[in-house]
Amino acid sequence: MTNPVPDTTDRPRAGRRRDPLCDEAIFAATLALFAEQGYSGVTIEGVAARAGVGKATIYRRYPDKAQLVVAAVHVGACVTDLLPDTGDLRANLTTMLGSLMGLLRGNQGPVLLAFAAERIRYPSLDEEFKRSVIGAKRAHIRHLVTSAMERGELPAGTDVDIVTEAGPALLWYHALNRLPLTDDLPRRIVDLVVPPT
Amino acid sequence: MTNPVPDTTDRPRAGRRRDPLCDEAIFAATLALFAEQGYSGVTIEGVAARAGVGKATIYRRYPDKAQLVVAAVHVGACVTDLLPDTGDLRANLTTMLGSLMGLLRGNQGPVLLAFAAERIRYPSLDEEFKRSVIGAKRAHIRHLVTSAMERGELPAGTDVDIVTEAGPALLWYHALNRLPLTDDLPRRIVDLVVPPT
Amino acid sequence: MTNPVPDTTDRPRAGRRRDPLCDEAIFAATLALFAEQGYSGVTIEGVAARAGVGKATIYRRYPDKAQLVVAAVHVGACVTDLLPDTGDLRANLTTMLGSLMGLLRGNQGPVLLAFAAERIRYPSLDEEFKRSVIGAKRAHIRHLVTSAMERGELPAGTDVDIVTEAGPALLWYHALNRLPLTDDLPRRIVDLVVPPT
Amino acid sequence: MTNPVPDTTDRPRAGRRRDPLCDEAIFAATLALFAEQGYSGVTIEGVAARAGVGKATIYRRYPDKAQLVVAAVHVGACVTDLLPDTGDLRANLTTMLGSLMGLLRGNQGPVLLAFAAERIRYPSLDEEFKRSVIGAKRAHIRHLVTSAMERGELPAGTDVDIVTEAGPALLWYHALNRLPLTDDLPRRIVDLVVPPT
DNA sequence: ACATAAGCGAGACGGTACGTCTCGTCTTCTG
DNA sequence: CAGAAGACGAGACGTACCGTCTCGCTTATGT
Repeated sequence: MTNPVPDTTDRPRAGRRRDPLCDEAIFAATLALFAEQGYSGVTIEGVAARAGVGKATIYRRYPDKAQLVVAAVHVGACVTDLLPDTGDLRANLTTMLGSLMGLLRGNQGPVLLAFAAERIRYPSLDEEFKRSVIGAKRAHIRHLVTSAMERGELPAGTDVDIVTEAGPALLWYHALNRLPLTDDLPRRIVDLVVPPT
Repeated sequence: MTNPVPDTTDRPRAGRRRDPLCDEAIFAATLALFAEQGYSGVTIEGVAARAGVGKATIYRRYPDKAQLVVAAVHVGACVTDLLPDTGDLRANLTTMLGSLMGLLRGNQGPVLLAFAAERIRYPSLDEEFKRSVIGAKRAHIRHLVTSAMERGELPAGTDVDIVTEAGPALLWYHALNRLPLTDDLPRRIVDLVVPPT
Repeated sequence: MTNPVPDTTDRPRAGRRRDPLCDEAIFAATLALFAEQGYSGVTIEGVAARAGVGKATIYRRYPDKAQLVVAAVHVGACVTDLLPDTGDLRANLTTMLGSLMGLLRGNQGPVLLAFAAERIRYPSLDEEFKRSVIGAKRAHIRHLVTSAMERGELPAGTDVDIVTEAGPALLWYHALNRLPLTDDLPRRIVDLVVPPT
Repeated sequence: MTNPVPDTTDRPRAGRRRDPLCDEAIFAATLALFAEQGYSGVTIEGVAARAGVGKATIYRRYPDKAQLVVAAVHVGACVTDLLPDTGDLRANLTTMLGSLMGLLRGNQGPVLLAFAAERIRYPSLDEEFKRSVIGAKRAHIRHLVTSAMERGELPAGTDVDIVTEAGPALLWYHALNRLPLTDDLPRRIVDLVVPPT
């Protein structure tokens, strides 16, 4: 019953602001459950309980479970920094693959595997996976390969696509099939795609 | 694939026999729902209603929803016959990879992908996947590579594991990431792992 | 996939039968919670837990909480047997009112009161209340009054409606307003409507 | 009725004063919802929306929903002024009952019925009902009856309680059971409790 | 011929999670 | 400060499926 005329009209927002601590707690709980039990193990009620948050606080942010998981996984799967091009393709590739293998072997491993699996069923997860997990890495590797070819490190007719994808493909194949991710794996892969001089 | 819930013995049992029409109806309903609404749209009650069947008739055949879907999807995914070793590694490999790619591109493609996703969370499905989808093919490719090495088609120090896995890894990587499965893909992959003379 | 022709056509019911033990358990739990914590303390989830029953088992029987409570309460509200006309209006009336007061004072009292309240908002409950709680009693009292008037126990011009309703009206008024339902109340009411000779 | 959540002191406080328009809007919205949908249909958020008021503005005035409804209903159910004792019991009683019947038949009828129904379930409503709807009227009727007895209009041994309650009891009984509230009803009731000379 | 033993459609059962709603409290910002 | 807006933790609502369990019936042996 104060001023019935809202006047300014462009006031940014009224009411209490969303609590960033809730965002964090919700993300952390979601990621933990996702890594432990996969997509179907992520439960809104479980997330709420684990995050010490009411269900409405989650639904206020995400319209349903799928979008919550997408958002949370996005946060957890953030790509590591891309390394500079040192001018040595074998070294560059080995480092790149090593860092990807590090992700797959580390804490994020289960999250990434679950992410990679669930995206098959959920198109929105698939898109997110491509954008956040694959996208930048792939472009970077492609760039490494292309410039190496220009430098003459690779023969002229080299199939850039295949060379670019072979590394990630083999690492993911190992991870998904539970084949051992040994320390020498990146080097052995590089030996295949960029034959040692 | 036989029924996961066994008919126990192979001598004629007492009691009424399972109705093959039910198998078909369950199957058709499952695939239809899967195609229309994806994995999460497949509901045991929906399948039962659509197939005109009681829920128990489904559970008598499959222990849970995941295995029902996998079984339905799996029908066409049976491994093709292993081709004989023609003595030409490049030709052998190209044929093998071509047949795998045919599976991934065909009707069974979505089913195989779902299968590949589901196994991450269900160890028993993982086993089944390895046995029926990967197992024989992998051993066969490995055999082709090994004997080619013995024939001198490949250098002595070749990394057999990597060469064996590279083909399937690249094909699955393409399929999982929805990269185009073009007709020349098998040959391009073989060009990478077995450099043309 | 058995016989597609349902033949007999008059089979009474298909499927598993409702478990009478569930009815009882739901019933008992509802009344217990109602007694302990009042209407707003009756919770579907509480009833389910207390009865050792799934929520669906309750919702299969009652469309919502209100109707569950009413149904549970209704059980004991069945009209007592109507007493014979002894030819003494005062005695007859006193007995009738005594039996109604007994209901209002007994275990079923709270249930009857809640029933009487709920019907204000639900026309169907109102009907049911009139039929099962008021109906027969009212007709009987009216009959007692009418025949007493014919016998000359009441003056000729007596207002039958008012005399008939005064008894129940006063008892319900006492009950609804939590006035004491003392043993002599029926007699005092009768003293008002049928002045002692 | 003053505000249940006190303005603390009665000297002019610092800061903005409570807006009386809010009080009115809140009352109006509450009464409308109560009459339309009963107690459980009254929602703080619904009242706030309908009144164009923030929730806090309501909670600043009433500690919880029950007290809001009580206060609002109190306003709507305000007892009419008590009429003076004219020295004629039959006339006095007829007038009193006529005014009560007027309330039950008028705009306030549905509110009063809902009030009378809901108080069964909500003790705080019950108390308020007794205080604001029944209390004063009852005491007044009792006084009329008592002094009439002293004047000799009623026999010495008359049961004051029953005579006092019979009128309201019959009117409420008619209203709750949807029996017709005809113009001659008050007189007929008086004929029962105070036999015409 | 007739018991024995499944399989079948139907659907109730104890659960779990869904997404919604309301409660009463707590900020945040505007007037 | 009051007031509008609305986020917050809590928890019940009524719905939908899960996987299991009767129920009355049908169909096949194996005595």
